[in-house]
Amino acid sequence: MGKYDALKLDNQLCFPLYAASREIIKIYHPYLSKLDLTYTQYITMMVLWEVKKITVKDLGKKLYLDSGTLTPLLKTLEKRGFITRKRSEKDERVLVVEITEEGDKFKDQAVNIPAEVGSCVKLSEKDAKDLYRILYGLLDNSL
Amino acid sequence: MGKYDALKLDNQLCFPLYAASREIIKIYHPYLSKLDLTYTQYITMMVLWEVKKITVKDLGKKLYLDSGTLTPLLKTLEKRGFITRKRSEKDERVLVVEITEEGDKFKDQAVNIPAEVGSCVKLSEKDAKDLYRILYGLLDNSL
DNA sequence: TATAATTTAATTGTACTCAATCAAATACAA
DNA sequence: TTGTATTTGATTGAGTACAATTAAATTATA
Repeated sequence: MGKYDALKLDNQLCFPLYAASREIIKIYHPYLSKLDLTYTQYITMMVLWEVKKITVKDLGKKLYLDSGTLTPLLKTLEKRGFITRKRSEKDERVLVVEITEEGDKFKDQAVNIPAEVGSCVKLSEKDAKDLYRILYGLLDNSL
Repeated sequence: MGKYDALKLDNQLCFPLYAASREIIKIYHPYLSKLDLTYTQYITMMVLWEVKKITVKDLGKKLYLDSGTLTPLLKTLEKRGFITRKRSEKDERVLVVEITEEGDKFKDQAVNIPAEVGSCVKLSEKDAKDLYRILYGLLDNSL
């Protein structure tokens, strides 16, 4: 065990996480670009398809993203007519994002993406489950 | 099982990968900013500390990054005196990156980072091993 | 109540990330 | 050899990411 072995790329756990994350997002690209969505926009829509209405703060908590990323992204989705952005009447600091009828209907365009991408990613049932459990374990430990 | 269940964030495998990757990189931030390195610069240096000399193409293969990311990053490291960039004499298309004496010595500043970050990431020995194996399984399957 | 502290988004600046394109060098084929 | 295809890195443009700062609104405190 050399003094610098811990600095070898092969001994890192974060690096394959970082690389695999980006590589899988690349698999999404052809499917998402047909819908003119980026991956970040896609997961944002995914939250909104489910909850319909959410504050920027709570959206950021769900996606692990801050307003520096979300503000311009949400403005793009707003221009496209998929969402509305309105200040809360109860608390003017809070911005509430809500999906529009059009944004909700757009879900039908995306419904097959998980299956199409899933079929590209070779992973056994067990490994997929373990991976899911380990990653959420990390995230829940308030990484 | 609803028609749109596959589109729920909680049913995605890519999302926790993407989120955990970024969250762990955030743990590196305070340690790396002391050295005035970004995470991407850090893993680049890691490769060079090990191999000393490599082409941009091979570096990109190791890091799963392309020249659009690497070119400006390598120019930054060059300005800092950590590396040199020279065209190969045998093939002028090829750019060879080599670590300098100064860049190599800088390794001593970074040697404790893996241990410091590692102690922040709560993960059992077994989960760490499984995670490593699964992620490299994905990457090797030429994701 | 006045003021201090906190919360929330937005903004700013730096640095990726990558698809797409380009240009130069090299390899290959007719 | 000459034209064609491939390889390689650089460039460009759009879109994140995120730390740090700002500003407005609200809450807590003296």
